Amino acid sequence: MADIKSMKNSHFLSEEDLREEDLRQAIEMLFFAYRDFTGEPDSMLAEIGLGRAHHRAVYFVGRNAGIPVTELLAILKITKQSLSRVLSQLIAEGYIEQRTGVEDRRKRHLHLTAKGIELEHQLTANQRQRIAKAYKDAGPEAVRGFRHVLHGIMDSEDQWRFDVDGNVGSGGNGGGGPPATKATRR
Amino acid sequence: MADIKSMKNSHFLSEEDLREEDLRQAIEMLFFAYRDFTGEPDSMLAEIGLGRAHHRAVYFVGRNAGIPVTELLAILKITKQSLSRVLSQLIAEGYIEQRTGVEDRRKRHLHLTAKGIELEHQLTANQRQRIAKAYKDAGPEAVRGFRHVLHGIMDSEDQWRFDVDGNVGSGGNGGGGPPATKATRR
DNA sequence: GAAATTTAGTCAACATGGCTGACATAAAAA
DNA sequence: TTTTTATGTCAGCCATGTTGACTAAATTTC
Repeated sequence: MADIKSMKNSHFLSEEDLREEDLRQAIEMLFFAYRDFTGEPDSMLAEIGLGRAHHRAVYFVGRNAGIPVTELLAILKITKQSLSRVLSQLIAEGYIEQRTGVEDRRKRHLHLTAKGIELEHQLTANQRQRIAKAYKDAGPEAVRGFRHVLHGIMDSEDQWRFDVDGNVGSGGNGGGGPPATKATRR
Repeated sequence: MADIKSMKNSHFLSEEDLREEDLRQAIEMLFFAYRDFTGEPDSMLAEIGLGRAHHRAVYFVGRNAGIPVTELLAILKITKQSLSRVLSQLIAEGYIEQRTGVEDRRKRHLHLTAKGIELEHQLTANQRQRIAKAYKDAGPEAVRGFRHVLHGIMDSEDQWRFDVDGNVGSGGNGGGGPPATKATRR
């Protein structure tokens, strides 16, 4: 191409500009959707003195019973100190319990208590309802598109968690476990 | 090691469970996509001593040149005190300038400076690229589905900002301005 | 068996960005 | 003239991210 990246700020309306408008709308829709998606659970959490970070921990422990701390860290991508603070609270207040690993006794495997399961359910009830409504209104073809695009937006590092080419509901992780990459921590 | 997608409490696989699994996958995909979507701009901002809140302000001022503070508050849904802190910094550091309204001289209309435009462009470059890649990989039909579902996830209060039935790129707000609802503040 | 690595926890200090409450000011609207 | 609106400011609190430094236990490696 002749004009490689130089003409970025030109004024004429072209396919370029159309694309730019599309991309900005995507940015904005993500912002509005995520803002509202997290709003209601955040309010509930505030009432019991917890925050969004607690929600995340409870959610992923619920989805991955027995997950060790290191794996949870890789999902959340926060420091162990940040997670530790949140986990300590959740354990102290009886939402999560730790069980020392049998094979490797350094590992703490995390599990929701009955109280934790109840909290998780209450918190995500709103979110599940919101998604269900959106899915229903948009229809199955749109849902496939939604999943396909979201899959493309996330870092490839976590894409293996979702099966996007097959149909919705195929189990999420048909391909097996995570790739054998070492996480980079400092 | 515990395999991540263990059986949980799945006693019976029915349509109910299939739906539940779909909804949870949506929740998780939103989490991963948004986490990675905001990660790179956050890093850039950290280097110049700003945060995500500054990015949001700069972004929406860029998209709505001359927007008064109250309108920006309605978009961000944060308190004026929180926004004020962020705006003051951005003004002090020359990214944004205020112009007193001519019709209503209480209003401060916000504009990006050249410096602000440059910052906005650098910050969203990553995000636009990320979306562009995902859009291209998924195809136009998937993009329509993506937009349709995201539109359904956000509160109806802000849905008017996007035209989701028409084609992508139709200008975003064909229907006119915001509905005549009074914002509820405390 | 000794040394290195992995997993996890802890303490301290700091920044960002939400929040509330209280109060001030100027201008428009009633 | 009074009230409402738009905006700003100060002060303090909380949740959640960060770094750095250190401890401890268990596993793995040499």
